[in-house]
Amino acid sequence: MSERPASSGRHTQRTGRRSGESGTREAILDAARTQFAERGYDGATIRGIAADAGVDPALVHHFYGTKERLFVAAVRFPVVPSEVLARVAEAGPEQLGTTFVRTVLGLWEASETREQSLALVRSAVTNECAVTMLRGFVESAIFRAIAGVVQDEDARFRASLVASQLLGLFVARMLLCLEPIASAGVDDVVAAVGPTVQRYLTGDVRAASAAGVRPGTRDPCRSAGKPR
Amino acid sequence: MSERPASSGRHTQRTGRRSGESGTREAILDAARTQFAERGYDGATIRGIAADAGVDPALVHHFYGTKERLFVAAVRFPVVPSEVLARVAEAGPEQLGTTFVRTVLGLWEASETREQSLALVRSAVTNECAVTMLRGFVESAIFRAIAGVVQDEDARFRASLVASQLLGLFVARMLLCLEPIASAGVDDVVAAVGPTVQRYLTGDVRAASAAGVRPGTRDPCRSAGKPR
DNA sequence: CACAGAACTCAACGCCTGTAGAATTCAACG
DNA sequence: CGTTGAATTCTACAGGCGTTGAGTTCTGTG
Repeated sequence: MSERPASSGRHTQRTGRRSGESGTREAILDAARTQFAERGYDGATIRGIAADAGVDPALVHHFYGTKERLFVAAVRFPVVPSEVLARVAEAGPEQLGTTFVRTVLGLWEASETREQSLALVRSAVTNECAVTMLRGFVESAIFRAIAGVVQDEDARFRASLVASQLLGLFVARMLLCLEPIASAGVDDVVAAVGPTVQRYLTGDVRAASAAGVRPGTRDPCRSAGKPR
Repeated sequence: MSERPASSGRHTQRTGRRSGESGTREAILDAARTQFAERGYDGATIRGIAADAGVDPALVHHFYGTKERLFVAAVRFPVVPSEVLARVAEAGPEQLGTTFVRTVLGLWEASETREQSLALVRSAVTNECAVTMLRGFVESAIFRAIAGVVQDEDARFRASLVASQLLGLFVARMLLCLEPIASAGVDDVVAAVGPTVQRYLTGDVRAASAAGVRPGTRDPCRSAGKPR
């Protein structure tokens, strides 16, 4: 019955398998990374990703199953912690902070890790599953990176302080484009923020009155609502 | 023709105006604030907001026109800058940082300002219009708050550094619930972060090699995609 | 009391979403 | 050459979205 719709001429990608290796799988993954980075999990659509990859939406579903699985496949783990750890470790104890900041800024310049980070942060703000991923990543990456150089009893607290400053830097620079820090050169940012991280890692960060950790004085923040 | 559907018994809110003052306008605004705070602009739905307010979706539209206008009405301006300014100004020059942090943490505990801040941040991450609102707010609020005490040529740079640390604190504590900083008491956070803000405001934040501002060494971050 | 307007709901439109099943084309192996 | 299976598209479903217009009930003013 193969009655071709002979009228509609231009490059009608007809149904069926293509010849040769198409690399479609990776094209979809790339498009997904970009879309998730630009719009976040909820904002990105399978149809949009498929269009970017020059492919039918159903193919995305065929390869990756659900949107959630596609997301996980696209962002994976933005950083190899051991790599960061190595660079930080070879710095002198006085250069810990500046080295840390410089390394992280470098990761945000490289396109793949930048897109993965953007996707993770943009999604985590409204998507509970992405929150878990980002939290797990920040905890393990930063905590592991500093574990070699700080064995305080306050190590976890220090790690979360570092995380808060770096997260804020990311949001201000990459998401909000808050001037002038968004356009500042790497050296300027390192000079300004490095000492902060240095102090969080090795300085005095405890209230004078309190020595130990006292958890649970705040009600934990509520979840971001039910999944939609 | 008024043939009532007499069968369906339970509390059928019948059509038409209610008696007395219903306070529906404010109920909608409250529900909107909560929904925007929990799910962000795109995640919140007019239908959901209407349901929370016990009202028909069309009424929301009747009062506020479009979703965008409802958002603007719901978040308005989370903080009166002069109020912050006053509290910061009456602190000694040595307590600038800790006072600042303590004041901001207080704002995040109060339910109304917390919800407005959450709504703004959750929305700004994927919505271009909310980005503009948040950026404008951060710039004007923080810059104005420190304008009285810092007249550096670096004042704007200092302001954006403070903003980055406070934004990061907000994200870590309120959005990601990153432990242990998410559950830490106010005093602990103030002791840890206060000195950072103090240094950003009054300390040395410039690279040794560079004196003036050198803008534009980075490509500005791209927009979050076209509005959908 | 009549009448304009505000508050309020119902039902529906058009659009977009994630997902599913069936059909078609190609590659690889026997 | 025939068969099996992967790659790819088409078509469609069911549901949610923002928004609209018409209809109903109440309030306030003259």
